[in-house]
Amino acid sequence: MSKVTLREVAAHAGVHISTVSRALDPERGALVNDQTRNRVRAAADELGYQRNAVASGLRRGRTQTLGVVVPDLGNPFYAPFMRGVENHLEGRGLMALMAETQDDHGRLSRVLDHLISRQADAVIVASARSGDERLLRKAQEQIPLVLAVRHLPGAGIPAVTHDDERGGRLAAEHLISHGHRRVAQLHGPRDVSSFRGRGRGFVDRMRESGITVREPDDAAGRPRLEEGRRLMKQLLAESDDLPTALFAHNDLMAFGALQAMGERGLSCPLDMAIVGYNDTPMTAFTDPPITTIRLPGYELGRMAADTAVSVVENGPDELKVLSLPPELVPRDSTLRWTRRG
Amino acid sequence: MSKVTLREVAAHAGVHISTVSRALDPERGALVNDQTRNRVRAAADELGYQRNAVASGLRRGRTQTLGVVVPDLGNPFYAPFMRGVENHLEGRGLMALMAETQDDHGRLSRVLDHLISRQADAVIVASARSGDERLLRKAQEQIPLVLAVRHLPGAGIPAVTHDDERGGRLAAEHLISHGHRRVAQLHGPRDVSSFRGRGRGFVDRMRESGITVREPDDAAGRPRLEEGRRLMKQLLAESDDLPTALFAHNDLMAFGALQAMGERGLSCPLDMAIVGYNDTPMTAFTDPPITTIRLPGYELGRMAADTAVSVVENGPDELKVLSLPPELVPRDSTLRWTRRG
DNA sequence: CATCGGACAGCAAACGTTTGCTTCTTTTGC
DNA sequence: GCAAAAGAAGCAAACGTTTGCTGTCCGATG
Repeated sequence: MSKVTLREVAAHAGVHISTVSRALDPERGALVNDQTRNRVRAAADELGYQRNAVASGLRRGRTQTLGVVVPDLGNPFYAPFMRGVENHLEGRGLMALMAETQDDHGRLSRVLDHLISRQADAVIVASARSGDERLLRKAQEQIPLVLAVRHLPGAGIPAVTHDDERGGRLAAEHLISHGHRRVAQLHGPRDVSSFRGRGRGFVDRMRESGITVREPDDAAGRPRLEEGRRLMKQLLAESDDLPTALFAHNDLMAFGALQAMGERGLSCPLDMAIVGYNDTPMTAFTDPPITTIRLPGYELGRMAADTAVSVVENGPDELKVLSLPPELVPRDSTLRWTRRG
Repeated sequence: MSKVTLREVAAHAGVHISTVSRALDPERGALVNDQTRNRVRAAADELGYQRNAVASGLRRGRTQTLGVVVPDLGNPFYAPFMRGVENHLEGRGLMALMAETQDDHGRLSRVLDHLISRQADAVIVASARSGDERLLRKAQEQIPLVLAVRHLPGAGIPAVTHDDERGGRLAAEHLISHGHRRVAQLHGPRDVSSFRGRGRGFVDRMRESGITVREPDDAAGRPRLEEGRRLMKQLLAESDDLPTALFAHNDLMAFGALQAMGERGLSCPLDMAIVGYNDTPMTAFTDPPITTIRLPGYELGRMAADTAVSVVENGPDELKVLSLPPELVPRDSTLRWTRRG
């Protein structure tokens, strides 16, 4: 735990500490003579000097740290997202302070306080829900924010998102073109823009074909496997005249729905086709593999990080809002269905 | 972005900044008169003061930040692990700086440098592989380390792990008791203690029953789904006299194996039973559900965080090494198998 | 009544960098 | 050959907290 600071390096190289500071900073290395710079660098290497980023952050007002807030680390969708963020930061000497909110308002609030107090240079919030507007706007006065994945329209915060409405329409079109006329959806919590978008797109497209979408209650709390199972059971309980296809607002709920069908002795896709959302890796390996809408997590992470970095460097942009397109990935959970009766 | 510092609060409350510092610190709040303390707190609230953790960290030499290094954010096992860490830190005002190594030595090295430079109070390393010893020992001179999940025996670093050897034996016993006599295993990379332990336990127990374990090559690189599929294909290619049961060193590889069987038109468990490792949530929902060894991720995370905190507070303990027990979770991938021919 | 000690709050020096300014030396241009 | 400019390195003041020490006031004690 020996502390090697600029002082030690300076003494060892026989120069002033400010010279060391400059010599070791690639940006301002030019300010010092080549010869001395080499001498200083050699001394630093020899002593094993490592810059104290805390002191540097205090003085510079930049910590080279980005906060990343996600709703659920257990949701496999966020792994590529975070990897996208990290990979983008990697080469720039930045690092991510990650936190999970578990979709809890209080937790979000505490997490933001932490990040502000730790002087993160910016925060990527991938866990915004409606109801968070006030909190986020207040946070934004202290620290630059970038929304990712989920949008919060009208909050005046730059965002890197995805066209959920279009995704919902894609799902609807796919089902319609395969001959489905009785459909249902498992709706994620409505305080999340993504789910609202998916629901809206799906219902609208269905309505255009004169089809009414049936819905059990919305997911209460977090839209995970267990919740999908519960909702699907509820849907199956109203058993007369079951729909022939189901749109689940994420893959986790689709898995749950699949399980509920299994428990009832129903077969997917013969009794009911299923479309999920996110293209979680696992969807390719369930029985049957699940048709899903691909949400480009890695790219979203990368672009969110890029936006955040640019906001830090160039100040708040003209409220940039990016939106990546969805893509349908057809698999057996819809392809093997054929109309009966 | 207004800066409210101790100075502003002090001016507003009409006291000296050191008094404010004390009044706002729960630990030393007693040093200031109740009345003034309330006045100061009111002033702080009114101005929306938030302590600058960077300045505090510099002065105190404690950043209230813990580094957490995992190999793969995409491996669902690490979600509960990280949640365990976070939940333990939550109430203590600590926060996790997370990073992913993707099982790359260079990346680990860079990540550690970052964490040291950022003056993390300690680092939890869940991504240790043999070959990392030197690197980790050197890092340990600068920052307290705690190994988690994977052990590095002899490196002299406290660790919170799990009895992988016992887990391997459990898998073996389960298969033996169900009548299997021809078995194989998909071995994870041998530079990871966990996989070596699992392999050893499995092989030893099998040998005790006079059974030889067949193995295709080890997983090259990261033991993920794709790799499991590749190895399983290789195993199936030597098609004469197939084993009746397979032990995959993690669930991801088990999924891949399952897929490879499907592609060959083989059925699990009828043609081959499978045991995985980790009890990843998904194992309950594949077809068939996969028998697996439960590795208590959440608890490991919690205890690793606890150990790290105690190392920070009380100095390096007498090299604590904890090991949690594994547990077999039986599911259809082995239960529905029956001996044929 | 003098003194002691406790309670409270202010003072100022750190923590390790960065950076505007100053100073000194060397080079350049005329 | 001299003034001006450029080049290089040192000086010292920040950044916002924390904390050992000092000083002041007051009530209690002998």
